[in-house]
Amino acid sequence: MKAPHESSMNERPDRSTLRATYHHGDLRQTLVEAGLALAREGGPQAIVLREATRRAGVAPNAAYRHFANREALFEAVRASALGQLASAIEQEMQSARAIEAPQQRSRALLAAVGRGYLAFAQQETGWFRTAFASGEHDVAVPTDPARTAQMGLNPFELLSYALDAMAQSGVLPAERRPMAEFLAWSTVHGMAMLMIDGPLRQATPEQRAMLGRRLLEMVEKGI
Amino acid sequence: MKAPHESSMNERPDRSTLRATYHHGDLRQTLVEAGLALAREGGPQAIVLREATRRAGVAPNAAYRHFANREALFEAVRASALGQLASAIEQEMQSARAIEAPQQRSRALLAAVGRGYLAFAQQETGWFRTAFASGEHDVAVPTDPARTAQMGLNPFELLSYALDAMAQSGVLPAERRPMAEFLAWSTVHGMAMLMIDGPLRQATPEQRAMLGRRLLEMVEKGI
DNA sequence: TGTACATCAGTGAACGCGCGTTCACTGATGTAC
DNA sequence: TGTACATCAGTGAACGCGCGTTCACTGATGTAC
Repeated sequence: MKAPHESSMNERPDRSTLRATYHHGDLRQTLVEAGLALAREGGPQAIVLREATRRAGVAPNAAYRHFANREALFEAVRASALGQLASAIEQEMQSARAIEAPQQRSRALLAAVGRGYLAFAQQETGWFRTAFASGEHDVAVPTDPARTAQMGLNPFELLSYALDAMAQSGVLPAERRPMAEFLAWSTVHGMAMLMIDGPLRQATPEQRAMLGRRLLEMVEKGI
Repeated sequence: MKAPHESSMNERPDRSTLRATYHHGDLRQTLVEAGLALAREGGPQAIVLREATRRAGVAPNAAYRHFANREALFEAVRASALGQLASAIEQEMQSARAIEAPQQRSRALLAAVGRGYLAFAQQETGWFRTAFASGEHDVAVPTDPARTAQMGLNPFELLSYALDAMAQSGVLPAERRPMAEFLAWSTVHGMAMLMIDGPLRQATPEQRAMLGRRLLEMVEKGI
């Protein structure tokens, strides 16, 4: 009656019965997904190669057919977590995109980026932490050569997009446009951190919502 | 020719010769200082109980006379790292304290808090990370019952002090004073994170300085 | 269409590592009388 | 002032743990002829 994992719900995946073929099919992707699940629960620290292979129902060393080492798996998971954040933001931006008046529209876009960012940090803390875990690689910035075309925009690019719209509509003076993403990003990233790790952990949802609004107000006014 | 630590400069502390007495004297404090040194180089992850005892020239289990477990040592080190940050900020505030004109003075105080915070994050990254490591305990907030009188103000209290001065001098409208620390803190904390972990790692010192100034400008204007 | 064979993607067993922690101990210290 | 003894603060050895990673292997797949 010993549980192979921490969750007694999951039975140990029996290789011979659970998997039809000796070859897995798409182990690489499966491992990334397992890592993503681990990160979701436990953040970057929880991305453990052996555990990922366990969840994939595969021997530990099988991972080395697809990743050079633990770090490579980690980076793949991180990129994926960052993609999740981007999706969350994009979804939040949908309604703002429909607005006709350019000034109002661009302001709404920026606010949507901020809201999406803060909501994601609170709802998907593990992924959020993973996306920004300090490691070898940087968080995706303007033109990351590796991706560009294949996937959607990264969070940074979405923010840039909103700020460009503000500059074009005249809400943001042209001379203030350069580097503005770093000001806006700092603000919202800092509040996210205070909410998940800092003193704002104890704040009520109402307080958080209020602070989020005031913060975005401040950015709009002061950027 | 095997080095007992990673640094070949440090010889293994020989207990019988290096220490005069069998009893250490102040092992608790020594362990905290060793932990602080580890954290300074490697951040929270580097606070390893066994390594701290090694540096103190003491058996690993000796630590258990002074700390319940690794976590307790960790928290002591963290509190100390937070104290380092507070000192750095306080020092930065010194010159502002001398200013006569209340409005100018209060603005200078807030700016000093921000500058001190950002400078510390960049110069003492390991300690900064340690101070804000996610763990059981929260970063020191308004009235932490454990301390109050014994030590100086914590970073949060220093920020509050500056904002109070701004409110009293009329620079900050009274209705905007409540919760203002969280807006200011978010901003500066976020930029610190972007500088040490995020895309601003590659920024030049000049760019960083400029961004810091613009950020503080934004806070002053928009808070 | 059938077969030989290279390549691919897994397995099974084992490794060394350093960690936190526990146990039974002993030398040093300080206090009561 | 001297001594007995409880208490304190260390020692030494060992533990189990789970990790990442390496090795020699084997079953499955796909391609050339």
